[in-house]
Amino acid sequence: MDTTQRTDQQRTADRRRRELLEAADRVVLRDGPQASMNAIAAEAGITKPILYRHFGDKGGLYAALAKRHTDALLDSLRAALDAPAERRERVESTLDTYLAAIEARPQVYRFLMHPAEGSSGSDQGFDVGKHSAPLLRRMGEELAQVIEDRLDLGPGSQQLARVWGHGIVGMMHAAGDWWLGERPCSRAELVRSLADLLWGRLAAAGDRVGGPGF
Amino acid sequence: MDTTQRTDQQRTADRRRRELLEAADRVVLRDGPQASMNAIAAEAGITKPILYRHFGDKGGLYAALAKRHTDALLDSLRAALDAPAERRERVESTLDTYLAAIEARPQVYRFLMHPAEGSSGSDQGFDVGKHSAPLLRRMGEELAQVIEDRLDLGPGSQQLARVWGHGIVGMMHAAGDWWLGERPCSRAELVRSLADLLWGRLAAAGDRVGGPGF
DNA sequence: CCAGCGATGTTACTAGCGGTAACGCGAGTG
DNA sequence: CACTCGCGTTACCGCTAGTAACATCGCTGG
Repeated sequence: MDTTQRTDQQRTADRRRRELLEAADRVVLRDGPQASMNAIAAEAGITKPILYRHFGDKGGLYAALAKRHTDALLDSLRAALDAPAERRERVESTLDTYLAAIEARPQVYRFLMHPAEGSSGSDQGFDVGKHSAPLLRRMGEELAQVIEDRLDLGPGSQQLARVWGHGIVGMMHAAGDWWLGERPCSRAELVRSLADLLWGRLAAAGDRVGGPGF
Repeated sequence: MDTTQRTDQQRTADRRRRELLEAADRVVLRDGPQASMNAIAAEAGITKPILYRHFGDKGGLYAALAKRHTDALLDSLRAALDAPAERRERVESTLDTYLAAIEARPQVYRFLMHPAEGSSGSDQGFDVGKHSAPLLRRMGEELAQVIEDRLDLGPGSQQLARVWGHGIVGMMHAAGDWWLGERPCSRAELVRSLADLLWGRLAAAGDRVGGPGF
């Protein structure tokens, strides 16, 4: 019947959608997370209502846009995480992959982490965490899965793995954010320091009791 | 001359300022981080221009407001961090203090973490990290200081301490954010799991090679 | 051949935001 | 009495997200 028709329409619609997303990408890359719908529409050579017809509202566009980058980054991370190597090497490689990504395109990274938390002010309850980057959540969950699959953690392993997944991702994120702003050392050094932290050097370090002047 | 007069004026101005901040506090507690200047002015029983005369712009008000809470939270954390106890106990106590704080007042916590990154769109360069919570930065720096003062980390200790400070704070933050949203376990369990992570259980865990079905 | 319909696109608008200019007003001072 | 000065207001600007209403093209059916 009209299935061929509909698929045709859908195909062109999808192409438009992809074009719009690419335009939005360019604008975000240029203007950062506060890119306006007007600017995106202008970049795409059209006007606002079309954007709204395609994506519903700003949150929809941002979600679609974020999904692409998030998926791409997660693919890279999975590759590093699943490599056939020693655990420490895998961890360092994963950290380095993430840091290299945020170093290469900080604007995109900023957008992913702070996707214009607007949404709708209706639900102002205890929804802490809805915003603040679905990317972090997804990375945390994926890492948790890998940890649980690969490591033998004894009883309560699932819960422990999830805590660790989110915790490690947060560590990586915060350290990366700070490092990107101050650049106090090379990427390799940062990776090494973080891996050292995860490897328990904090607990193993000796107390400093006889410090000079103290 | 007019010194006494000016101090008098300054005193009343400071009182007004405090009143306004308390009103803003109430609104933020009710509406979350997207509290509008109009709403805050209305809560204080005045109108917008007065707010602007006192705080310059929205960023100024938010900064003043954030400073109060940040200082308060940092004081609690310092107390837990500097307690005369075993290192593990201190770490757990600090984690618990932080988590208890965000659990008690999630709206305030959200405000501190995402202080309406607007500012002015002028400087759209590579300023990643300017936003995204000065609170996290301050906590990271303070923790770094404590780590460096208390622990003997050998050469490169300062840099290592800073990486760890920011990394641990990020771990705590992300895990807390996730936990607050899903409540998958008790606070005490979360604290224990995070401390275990910092104590190197990740590195010490055995590989899971003979899993059932795999 | 032409009526109609649906998708694509436009202009023009609303509501609300941050921020500001211009004015009103009461208190103290020469 | 006039004059200034700080507190407070109303009324506005420019911007944003989001929408309603209108125009237009291409395609299908009688």
